[in-house]
Amino acid sequence: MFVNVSAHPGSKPKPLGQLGELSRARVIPSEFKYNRGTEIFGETEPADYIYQHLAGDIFGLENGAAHRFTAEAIVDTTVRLMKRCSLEHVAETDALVALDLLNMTTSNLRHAEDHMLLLGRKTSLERVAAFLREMDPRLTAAGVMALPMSRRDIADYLGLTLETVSRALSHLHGMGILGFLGQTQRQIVLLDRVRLAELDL
Amino acid sequence: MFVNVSAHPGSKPKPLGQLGELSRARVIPSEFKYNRGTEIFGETEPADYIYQHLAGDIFGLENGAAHRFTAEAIVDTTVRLMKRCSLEHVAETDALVALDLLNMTTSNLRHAEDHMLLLGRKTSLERVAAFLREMDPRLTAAGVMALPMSRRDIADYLGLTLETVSRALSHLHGMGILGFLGQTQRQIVLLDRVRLAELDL
DNA sequence: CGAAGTATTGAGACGTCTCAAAATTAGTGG
DNA sequence: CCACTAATTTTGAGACGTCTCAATACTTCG
Repeated sequence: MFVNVSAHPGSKPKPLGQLGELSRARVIPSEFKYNRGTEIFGETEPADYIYQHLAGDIFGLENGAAHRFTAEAIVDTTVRLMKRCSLEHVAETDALVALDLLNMTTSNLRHAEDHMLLLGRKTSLERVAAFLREMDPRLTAAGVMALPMSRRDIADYLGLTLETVSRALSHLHGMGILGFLGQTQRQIVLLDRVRLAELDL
Repeated sequence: MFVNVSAHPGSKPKPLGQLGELSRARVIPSEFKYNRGTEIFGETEPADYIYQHLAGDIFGLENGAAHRFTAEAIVDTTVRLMKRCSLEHVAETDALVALDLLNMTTSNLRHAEDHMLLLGRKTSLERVAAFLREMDPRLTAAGVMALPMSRRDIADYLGLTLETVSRALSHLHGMGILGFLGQTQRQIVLLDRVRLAELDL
């Protein structure tokens, strides 16, 4: 999350993964900061590095030589990046590193499968509800959640238009499931987690 | 492909992968035949095995203990199945086996990412065109393609209804891109591959 | 405060879904 | 091989949901 991986401008962020102990690999993992809105890598660029969030999930790992999507930082974020060839070299000898990569990739696949279900069969309201539930870990103790993405980014992620996302949020507000801080809808207050959960069955 | 992996009845098949040399693993890979319509594994069942098509791609590999989808044989098919725990044991020591699993999983992820794009942004005509192009390897020398799945299965895969799939095929027929053998639309003749390709940009 | 970007809201167009009927195909037993 | 039935597919008409286009409101940042 917080990195937008898309075919063209703006699309689907990546899942959260478990903390991978890639540290076993003796590959110098450089930390790198990206500001909101900057491109981490571009479509068709050589896929020489793989990237890891602080949260632990990886992205940018390809079978082929080139990236197939563009990755853009949604918010200011720090990623670790490792040279792909060196990591592959380590993985060839250290099975635990390879297994670690496998687990993280399986986790990514799992998220993708869930997301396909969402894109194939859910209504706009259900999609937005599912999105908010995915954002749940970002909820502060006060019950306030600052949405990290613009309506457009959310819409791309959910396969909707930004207007439809906006309408869905307004609708959830009207249903008493959501509140807003101030008059804007950037800071969201979760009022009824139970009914929200019911929306994405 | 030819195995339907779904959350409930009927949904998305799996991608084609490269031939994985899992044979390195000294795990007895039993072959098993499934008839059209039979269930290979069920949702929430323990994920004790992983499965491999003759084509080479794997499915049923989970991080958790249970399967999250149902897999059903679309056509009569033979799969190799390996005990997960033994394979994991081998992968822990043999980095090349682990890398092989990683490559196949990355390939699955790649297909899933492409499919998300399709589900998120494409029209019914584009989806059906993309589906036919995915089926292209099944084309016989005579230019005839026997669709392996019912309209319902195609529809579930593409996030559409069976009626919409049927209409799209009729439409492609009307456009002169597709022909039919006999009066039915089970055996398809690809008349204009170029224009079909243009439809899924 | 003004300007640019972002979000909300409305109205109508468009595409897909739903429901229903008819046509075609597949399967079964005589 | 035929007749019959069940299953699948096609086609139609209308309902429904999302998109498109456009105007307004709000926020952010200079």
